[in-house]
Amino acid sequence: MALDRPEFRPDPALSRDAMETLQRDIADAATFADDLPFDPDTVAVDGPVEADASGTERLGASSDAPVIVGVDQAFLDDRAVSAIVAIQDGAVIERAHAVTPLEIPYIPGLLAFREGGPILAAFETLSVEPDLAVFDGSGRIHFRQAGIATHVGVALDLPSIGVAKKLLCGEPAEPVDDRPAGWSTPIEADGTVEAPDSTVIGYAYQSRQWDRDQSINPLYVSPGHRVSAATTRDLVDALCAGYKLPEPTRLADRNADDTKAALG
DNA sequence: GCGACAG
DNA sequence: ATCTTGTCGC
Repeated sequence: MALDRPEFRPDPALSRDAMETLQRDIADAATFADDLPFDPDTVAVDGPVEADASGTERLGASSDAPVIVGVDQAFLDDRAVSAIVAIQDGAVIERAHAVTPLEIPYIPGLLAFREGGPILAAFETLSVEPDLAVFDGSGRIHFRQAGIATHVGVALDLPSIGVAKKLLCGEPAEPVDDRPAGWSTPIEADGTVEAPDSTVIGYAYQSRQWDRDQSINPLYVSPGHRVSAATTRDLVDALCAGYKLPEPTRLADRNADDTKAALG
């Protein structure tokens, strides 16, 4: 897949100031409103997309339904294993991965400079054209409104959303503990975010919950590029098939783990 | 100075 | 993210 805007590539050699400046440029170039090539209301994943269940996997896009890709990574020593899994109509249509040397350590707020390059390398090996990418991490929920989902989404001019398991910054409008499945509340910009206070930068979304006793933490979802916060939440809701994480993410997660295991 | 901090 | 056994519950 083509890299449409190389000037936005997350170069790990940049100084910290240059990284932060680039993130502000990325946020300016990002669209936090719906501009999708498909109707989000038609997206639905009935049940878990099986690994390699006979008959469910076919190669290549074969309908007008949106192609949605999940992106995730695993790590092995100083190498990143970036994995992408594409689904369409509830079936896997392509898997891709790239093994790349890691240049810099993880720094909160600068994740895209560690993992963005490896992810772009994996995208370059993908033959199908995605309509939406689901990232493991934040999008607009970020100090400079340019989390990894936004950064890669803008660099590829691809609609994207971020799904994080922990909140990086911002403030939930209501307490998030012990909420029922389907519940959500806005994540608003606070003093740690470069946006007007109370700007809705994402949602805490309870994708799954136990009936009693133990409790599951919500997901923190946010727009990456070309999608609004509310639609991001609705898309994640539609993509979760009975598990805490959306199906594209679970598939990419397994692809990354399998690839890592095969490397030894 | 102190605390907080995606993967 | 990663290192890892047992264990609780449907």
